[in-house]
Amino acid sequence: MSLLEWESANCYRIRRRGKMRVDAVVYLNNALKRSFGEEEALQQLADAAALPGVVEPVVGMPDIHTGFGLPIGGVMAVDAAGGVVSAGAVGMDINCGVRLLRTNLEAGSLDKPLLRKLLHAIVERVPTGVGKKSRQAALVRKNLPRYLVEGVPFLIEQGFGRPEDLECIEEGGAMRGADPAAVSPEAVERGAQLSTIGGGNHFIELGRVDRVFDAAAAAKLGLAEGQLTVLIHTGSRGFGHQICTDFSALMWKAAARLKLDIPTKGLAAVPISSAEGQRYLAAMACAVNFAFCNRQWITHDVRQAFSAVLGGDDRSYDLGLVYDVAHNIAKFEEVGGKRLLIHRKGATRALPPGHPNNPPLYRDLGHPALIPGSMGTASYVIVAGPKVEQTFYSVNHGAGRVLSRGAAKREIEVEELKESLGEILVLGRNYREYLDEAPQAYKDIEAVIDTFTEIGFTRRVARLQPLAVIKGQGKES
DNA sequence: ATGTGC
Repeated sequence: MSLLEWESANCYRIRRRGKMRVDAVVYLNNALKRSFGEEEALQQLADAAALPGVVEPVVGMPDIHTGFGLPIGGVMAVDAAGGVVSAGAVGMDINCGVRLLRTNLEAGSLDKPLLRKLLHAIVERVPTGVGKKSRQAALVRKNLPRYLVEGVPFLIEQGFGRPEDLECIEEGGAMRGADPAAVSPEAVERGAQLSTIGGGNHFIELGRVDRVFDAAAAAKLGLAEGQLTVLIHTGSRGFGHQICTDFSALMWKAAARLKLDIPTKGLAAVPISSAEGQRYLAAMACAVNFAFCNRQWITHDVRQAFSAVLGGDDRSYDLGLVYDVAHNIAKFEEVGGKRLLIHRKGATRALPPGHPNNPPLYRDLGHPALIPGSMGTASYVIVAGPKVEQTFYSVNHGAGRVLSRGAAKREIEVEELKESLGEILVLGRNYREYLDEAPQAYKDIEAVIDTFTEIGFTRRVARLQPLAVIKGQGKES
């Protein structure tokens, strides 16, 4: 029997029981609710609701699925003064996020051979796949402490981007409080992975704006129907992974020492005010800045790839930044007059119009949230309205898995994957490597987007249809 | 997600 009780349109409640200190809620529209099978993820929300200092409610996004500790598609806000911080509630890929570039090109003006050339030019510059290091590993190692502390402004100073990029990155591309001394030598070693996309669901995608839903908002974002776009999805690579691993173990021990009642290892947590908590936040900020720098470096490589293939210079095709937003991060924010530490794991911040934390350029509109679908389906650009305060200014981060990676590899055939990709160009060695990323392994992005649209939390702005995709190589199984 | 699992 499900823990979910109907609360209001597209909203279900998990009522406080057992060790839960507060209720949890989950947002699902009727289509998603009918086929919902994520009972384990619901239990993870309930577990999170038992942590000290947690603030009502723990929130599940429409793309929720089981993760390590907090489910992916989970939001856990805690009191900034008396609450705990949990590495597992941010996730392994700290500041995994999405960045969207616009171009001044009509997607229809590029034929398939030209798209293929662009993909090759990009992949020549951007290493893909698990464990891959930067092509400029020596430079990365030399400057790593400055990337970690100063973030994208430093990278741009070094020639990897344009000053105006900064206004279109969450946090201006530099989270404060980063301290490299909080980062283990093992993590520093893996820092050489800066400027690479990685594997799994990470990608670089050339797409086409196939539909504009809100002309005024799209115009503000510089998006128009038929336009070629570039979408980049990656995070902090092995660097952030190592930090999560290190601190999750450290927090578990510290919590035992402090006699905190923590429900599961994945939710290992310590008081924000503790030495361990402060150290995690300082290390996490390093990984946040690492990931912002990663997407910035890749942007630079993409710009160079375009001019290498099409001629002209770095600015000939615009390739300006629409926005860059994280979906695995913990941040201090004020909601409803209370200062909170909001853990978002597989959840995208979406600030409403007029919110002071929007960048000036998007103050009146509210910054866009970028929601990728799967490798064969559309992605969305959306903006939030005032009601999104109920989710601590958070929306979903993607379509959400419906099959685990293992199940997808067992159950989906290569031919089915190929068929669902249709005309989309995919650069990679072997389709077998992407079975766990097949569209069939994901929920219907339309139903996921509908969930918040139907109840007025968000508005669709534009839909991006994939044309050509670079995926990080995975493992055949 | 990940130099990929107890």
